[in-house]
Amino acid sequence: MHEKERHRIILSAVQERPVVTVVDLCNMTGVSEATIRRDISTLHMNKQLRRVRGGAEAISPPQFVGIAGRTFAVNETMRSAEKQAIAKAAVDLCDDGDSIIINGGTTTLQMVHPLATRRCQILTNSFPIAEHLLKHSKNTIMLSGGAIYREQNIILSPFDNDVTRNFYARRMFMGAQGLGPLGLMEADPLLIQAEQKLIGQADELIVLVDSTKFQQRSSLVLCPLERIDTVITDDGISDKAAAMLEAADIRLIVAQPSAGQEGKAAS
Amino acid sequence: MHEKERHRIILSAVQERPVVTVVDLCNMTGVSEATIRRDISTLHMNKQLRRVRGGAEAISPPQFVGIAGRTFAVNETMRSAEKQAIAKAAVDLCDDGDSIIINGGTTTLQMVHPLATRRCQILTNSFPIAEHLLKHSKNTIMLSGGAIYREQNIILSPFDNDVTRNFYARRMFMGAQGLGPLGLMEADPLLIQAEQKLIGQADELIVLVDSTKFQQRSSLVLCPLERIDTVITDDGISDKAAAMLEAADIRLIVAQPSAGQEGKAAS
DNA sequence: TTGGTATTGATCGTTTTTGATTGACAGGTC
DNA sequence: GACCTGTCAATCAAAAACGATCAATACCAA
Repeated sequence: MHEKERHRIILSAVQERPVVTVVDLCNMTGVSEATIRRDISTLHMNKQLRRVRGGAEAISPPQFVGIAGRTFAVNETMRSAEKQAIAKAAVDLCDDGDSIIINGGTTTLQMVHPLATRRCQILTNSFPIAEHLLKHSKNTIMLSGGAIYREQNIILSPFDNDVTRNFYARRMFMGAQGLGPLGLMEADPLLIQAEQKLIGQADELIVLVDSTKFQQRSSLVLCPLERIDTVITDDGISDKAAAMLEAADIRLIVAQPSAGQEGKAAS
Repeated sequence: MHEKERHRIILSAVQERPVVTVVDLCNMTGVSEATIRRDISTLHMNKQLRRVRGGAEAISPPQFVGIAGRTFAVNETMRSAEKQAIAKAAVDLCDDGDSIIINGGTTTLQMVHPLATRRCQILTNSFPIAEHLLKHSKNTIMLSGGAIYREQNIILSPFDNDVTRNFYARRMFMGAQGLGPLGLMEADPLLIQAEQKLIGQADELIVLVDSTKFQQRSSLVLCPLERIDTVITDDGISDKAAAMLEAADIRLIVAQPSAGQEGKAAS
């Protein structure tokens, strides 16, 4: 068995279990303990895993997926003041008793805090959003079924006819990677799938994007501008972007980050 | 059992209950009290939990409200040693890579700790089970879609054709309110609905009931005895109940509450 | 082939971890 | 008060894991 082969086995094994012991790896590969130890040392130097007594563990344990997933957590802090203001403006659109859909994402996640005092019917595909609302609000929570993708923190089913097809809401809230003349852009194909399952289940599609997203471009177009009813963003939005939205007949709400929560509608 | 695995189980257990005793953790992990104490000390140093007399508690208390609803929490402490042993025996039936279904309930919830070190495909309708496994294990989690019922802590959809209809597993694990000649009994009609959606999606139906459940009678029959393949219970089971199971050709597994304490009576 | 190098497996002494034992201490019961 | 139970820290021996070393083997180029 070649060194590369062993390394691949070790890395694979380490991903699948919290820890793999040296003895386990010996049985898997059929080589001696000394060799496995050397391999682990090498991989540890290359930062491909972490060496622990008795074996090895993955470099990034599936730590706390909760309200802050891994890639989730990094995005979380970026422009959080703007995101909070945007999320608050979004919640201000809802009344008690409304049926709404909240697509998973770092911006929409911020909606959970202002939603804590509401009593709405909420359908979401985001595990953290459901978790938080369940614990800290009295809203009725509905969850789409399927596999939980840890990285994206969303729940997605490959099957078409689940609860999401039977739920109809007044409003759907979603974030996006970018927003340009071509429409809503997203980077992750998985998120596209999740979002497309929900779009069309609501009267009004409301997009939450901070103003930097108007410069972003991504490879995948989720839906054209015409599909969007309302955009909520912060006051960093350029005149050009605002004009683009106006041309597409999209209602624009600008949330003020620091001061009062009232957004002002653009003419 | 490796140190990291123990730590994972300890942290997992501590999340779910206000305090976990050293003896409990011994039963879960199968190691000595001294080792558990040393582990708790280490984790205490790392500020991953707080050490208290007799065991350990979570560093952040409010986590508890979510994983266990009100009625949930009361049931939780009752006969917990037996439930833990039963749950452990249930998990012992599973190998890494298996597809299993876990129906929500206080007994099946105990399965999350031994499952913390596994790598299975798990479909559940229980939010707490999904939440816990997501945070403390590397299992692949699939969730049934629908509304989250706070009281019962399960997710239930009124629509028939969701992800649960497309998932097929080797084993399904479920608890029950009672188990008698008529079959499996349940008190809550909602739970009946949830359970009946999942029954039939697995080769083997495994029922987890502590021995007191053989005396219980409830108003609603969930399914007849013939449908059950295996029953896991504790050593308090009566001869009569055991005979009933044997007559129905059901495999009976008796879990010993604690490993080395008093089990070997050598008659 | 030969020589050189890298890799592997085995051995041995050292270090770490574990389980069992002991005694001490606090709290409760009779 | 005596007695019991549960918890804990300290201790020690056994087991597991480790690092270093060295011989055997595989591989490669000349």
